[in-house]
Amino acid sequence: MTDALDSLDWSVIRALEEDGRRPFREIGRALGVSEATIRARVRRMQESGLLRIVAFTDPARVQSPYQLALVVMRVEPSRHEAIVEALSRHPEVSYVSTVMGRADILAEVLVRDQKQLWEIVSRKIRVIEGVVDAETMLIVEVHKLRYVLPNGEAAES
Amino acid sequence: MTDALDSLDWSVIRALEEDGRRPFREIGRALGVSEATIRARVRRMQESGLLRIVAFTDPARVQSPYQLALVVMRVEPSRHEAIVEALSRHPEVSYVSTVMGRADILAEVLVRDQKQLWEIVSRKIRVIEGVVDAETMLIVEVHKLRYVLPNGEAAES
DNA sequence: GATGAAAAGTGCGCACC
DNA sequence: GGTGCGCACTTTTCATC
Repeated sequence: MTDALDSLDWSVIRALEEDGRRPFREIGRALGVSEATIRARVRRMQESGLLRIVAFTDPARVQSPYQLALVVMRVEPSRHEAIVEALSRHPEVSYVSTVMGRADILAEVLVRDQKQLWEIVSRKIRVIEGVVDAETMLIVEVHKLRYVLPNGEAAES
Repeated sequence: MTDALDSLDWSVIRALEEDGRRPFREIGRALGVSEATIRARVRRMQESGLLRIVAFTDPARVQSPYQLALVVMRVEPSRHEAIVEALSRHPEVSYVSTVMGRADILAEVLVRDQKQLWEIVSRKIRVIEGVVDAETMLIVEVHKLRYVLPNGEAAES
């Protein structure tokens, strides 16, 4: 399913990385192809899940106060998948990944305050069956965050 | 500069979280206001840096092979800011945050393969002056990733 | 700030290559 | 896959409230 991207695809991606609402016609003009071609490329990439065009907000400006935390977890291997699913179901959990190293699973939690953080971590996460250990780090400030890939120019905040 | 967002702003954000290219006119119709109002709201939020509408790609589909890793770092307090800056300058470093807990700084690295990962971690990160300890976890799979806030419905992948 | 109206520009489907 | 065309719709500007 990983169709190879040609240079036109990459050019389109880079254009939309800068401005997700840039008109297809304008992109086509800049790249010397028709608008229908741009539209078809974008649709194909979107349908394959490769490309997404969405709005997102800056937590620091939108929600105040707010609290981000990373929960570093050790789990029983046999319960790994079930725990991933349980974590993912929580709306307060904004990120879940499987890792190798000191931990087995990483989970990021986004909540209003430390009281809610405690409730989520202690009453929702640590009680999941198979969770051996869960260590929390408070995220004080996010300095760099890139939403795109090294191949293209990065959109950072 | 953190202008309070009213319910109309939130409705607009939620609409654009689902589809960043949804016509303002359509959003206006759905919310019972004029299209010009929607555009004015979006422009204001974009100019303040609160809202961004961009395309992003799924690393797993776009770059193969690729390797993500989280580097959990202890640093000398007096060198904290300098280290954050040094990390942020590297294009392979996709995320940098200051945390409280077991670690002082978290850094995510996005590279092609494990050889490049080793080069970045050992030759670029661990050698930065003031880095006391750096522990690497290989990110095997990202199960959940939300780019937006708890207030609205989440856009997940 | 919000609105409606006119002009310019865009998205979309389609027939064709 | 790519393209050009036609039409409906959207964006943009601006005068108005």
